[in-house]
Amino acid sequence: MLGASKAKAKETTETAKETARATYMSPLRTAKAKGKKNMFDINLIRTDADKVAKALARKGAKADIAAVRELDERRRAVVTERDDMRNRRNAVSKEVGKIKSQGGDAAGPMAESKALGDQIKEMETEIAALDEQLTTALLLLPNMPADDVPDGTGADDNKTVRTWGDLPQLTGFEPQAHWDLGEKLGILDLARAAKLSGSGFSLFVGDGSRLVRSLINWFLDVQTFENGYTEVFPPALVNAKTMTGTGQLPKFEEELYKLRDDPLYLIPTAEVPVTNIYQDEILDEADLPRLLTAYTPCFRREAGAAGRETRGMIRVHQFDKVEMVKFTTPETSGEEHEKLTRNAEGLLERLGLPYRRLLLCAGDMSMFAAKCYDLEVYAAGVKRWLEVSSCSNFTDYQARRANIRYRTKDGKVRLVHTLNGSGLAVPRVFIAILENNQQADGTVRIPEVLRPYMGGKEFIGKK
RNA sequence: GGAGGGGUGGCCGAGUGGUUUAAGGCGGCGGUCUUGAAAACCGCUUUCCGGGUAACCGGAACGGGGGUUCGAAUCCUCUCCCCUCCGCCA
Repeated sequence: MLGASKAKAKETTETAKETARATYMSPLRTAKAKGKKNMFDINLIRTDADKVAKALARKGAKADIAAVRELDERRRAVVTERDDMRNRRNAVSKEVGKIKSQGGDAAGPMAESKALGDQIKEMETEIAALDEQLTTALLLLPNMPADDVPDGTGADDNKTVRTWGDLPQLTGFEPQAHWDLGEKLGILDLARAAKLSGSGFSLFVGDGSRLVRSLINWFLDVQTFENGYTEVFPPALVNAKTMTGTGQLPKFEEELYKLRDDPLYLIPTAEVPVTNIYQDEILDEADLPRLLTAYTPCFRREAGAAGRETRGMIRVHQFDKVEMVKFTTPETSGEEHEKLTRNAEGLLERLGLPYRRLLLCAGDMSMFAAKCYDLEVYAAGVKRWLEVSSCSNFTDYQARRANIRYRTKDGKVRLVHTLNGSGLAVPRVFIAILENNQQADGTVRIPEVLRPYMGGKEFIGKK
């Protein structure tokens, strides 16, 4: 009796453990995902092609929606016919089995089944070709801009929706650019970086290196301890499927560094591996919103920007960044987008860096975003506004491509919304700190929040 | 890098060519019983594509691709991932 109940109790405990683990692990279960056209919402094209065409036109995309519709209709017709034939073949094959098990002659139905099989194979070849065309067409369609995104074709049409801080008053001396300051202080060695790798790379030295590390650590500490994000540390090399999930492939391959001997790419941002963590999975609504943050190095060929901003560290091929990523329900993504943007702004405010928030116009947004705010910080040496964060709501665009869904409380399966934003990109923040906090004697005042990370130092360059 | 073993539903686990429309168990949901609960018993339990206002109907999926066959979870082939051992290595 005692033994039995003990055994039972143990069993219950084991079961409870299993259940607990299953619940904890549930976001990591992989759903079956194959052969689907999860690129652009084909249903929207079927039901409201005009709306789609107008929205995409706002983004300046040349998209032949009519051609997509035609492909889709042909595909559906062939699929229906193929399924009917499979249905018949299944019945005939079953008949063959029945006849044979009774020792009869099944030559007739076998021949019919064979003929059906040949026709099915033909149709499948056609379907595969149609699928490929449709997939390619859909993968190249951009996301639709949200309704509150202004019209426009370029940076001039973006709207400044917020500014914070006063531009630094550097009186009595001519403010230097970071490349001069950094070199004189011995914390930035761009010449040797060029020797190692070419132009567009950086070499931080001493307090410069420590400042980079401090920024990364402080960003992560704020995101995790104060803003509720869970820190992850993902791979910097990912495969083509992952790059396709967030949208970098197939359209922007020339922007990516690709390995020669393995089918892998260097990530241009942590957004890629972090968003794809839940690729092909179904999350629970109770786990949303899911907030992740990650530090990674970022690698960009900047092929389209060759020759631009070649001086200094404004545009480089490799840089460090802390990224925020959110997975939300469709109902909350708008509100989470505002919060995420505020998370990034909070960092700039505490660093004392003046910034402005731009609402990007439809034509200036990235291909995948539905709505995007850029945060630009003012740098007194180069006398320019530098983009340090881009906070985007991708609605269900990436979720569809990466097949990231969630189960609602009443059991329905829907696509999540994904969002992300830098929090923050290191080099341009580094630039702004150097240029804005420079003193007449060439030293640089370290923002108070970073001092605990800088060994308590108040200035870079003071003995 | 070499050798071997393995990948089946939310989980565990049967299944080596045709009543598998994937056994059985666990978990979960609903119900019966009960003052309530537990137990017991009964039922349900995935995702995708196509059709339909819907109920529902048809098709697909046993890591992935290709093949053999009238018919494939099952046979062949390539590939990915996991485990064990050996080698190498931060």
